[in-house]
Amino acid sequence: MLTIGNLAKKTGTKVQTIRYYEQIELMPEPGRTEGGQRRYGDAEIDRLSFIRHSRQLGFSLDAIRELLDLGDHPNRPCHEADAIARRQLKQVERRIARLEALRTELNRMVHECSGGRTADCRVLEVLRDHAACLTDHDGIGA
Amino acid sequence: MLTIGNLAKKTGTKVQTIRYYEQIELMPEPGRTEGGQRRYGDAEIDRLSFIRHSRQLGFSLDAIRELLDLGDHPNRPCHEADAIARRQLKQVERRIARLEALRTELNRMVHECSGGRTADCRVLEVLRDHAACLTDHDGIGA
DNA sequence: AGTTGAACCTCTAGTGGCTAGAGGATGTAT
DNA sequence: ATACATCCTCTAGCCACTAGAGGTTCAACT
Repeated sequence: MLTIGNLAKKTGTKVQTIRYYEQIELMPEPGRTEGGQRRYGDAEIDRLSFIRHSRQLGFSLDAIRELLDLGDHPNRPCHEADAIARRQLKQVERRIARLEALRTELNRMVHECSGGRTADCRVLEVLRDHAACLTDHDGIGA
Repeated sequence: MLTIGNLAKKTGTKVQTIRYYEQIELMPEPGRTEGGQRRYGDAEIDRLSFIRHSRQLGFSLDAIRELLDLGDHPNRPCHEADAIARRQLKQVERRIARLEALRTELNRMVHECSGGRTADCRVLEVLRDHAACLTDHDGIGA
């Protein structure tokens, strides 16, 4: 039986985050000691590891909820899990493409910086320059 | 003189976002009509464009505040602006590296999915499998 | 058995960067 | 004069945590 702190260490999670997951019902309410402290078993380690690993792969908590639910029904067809993963992959690919465009622009900016006064600064100039603007208006999240 | 709605259209910003920028003092308080509606001039278009463009390049609002401040002092040396841009470039590069690792894992996951029952699903298996876990605990933001 | 002190508890509020909606006032075109 | 799109303020919500106040419990050591 693990304390919340030890569960946190084992899974690379913060203690508060575990309590937060309990609050939003992503983790179940664990058993408690007489004094009211949480105690965890192996099932909880597995579940939390699954959650953390999924988070590291960029899945949203909602997607993880779905995936956990699928895992609880071993006889259902798995194309839903596959679809969730494919959606995630698409999102990651879009983010990469976006960031690569940013990298190109930022690279140009810093390489053209003359090191003079701010009045002549390429960095500020590029930022100011409307014409050099990326043409879409999706923001950085996309 | 532009209404807030027209400024929004011109710069690809939402109306609420402009008011939010005013609230956090990133945009100055504009003039008002008799009736209390905001009216904007060219200086505001430029400033907001600068902000939006910087956001698209992934700069935080705090970084943008610094950049705007630098732009207001044309005789100062520009290495600060350069440093901010370089920091941003580093961050973008780190994010790209991270996302590329995710892409690899997700790709493996979806390509190994057999299309059978969830009990045999590679997607869920990989997520469950502790050993296959990315070894660092930085989360997706890093 | 008593004492220390780290780790636990609940609760509230804050982060970034917006976004949404209620409920009402204004501006402009007809 | 009237319609109605747009504007106003204010509050609350989103995601996924994170931080801190103020108090309690547990385990180890004397």
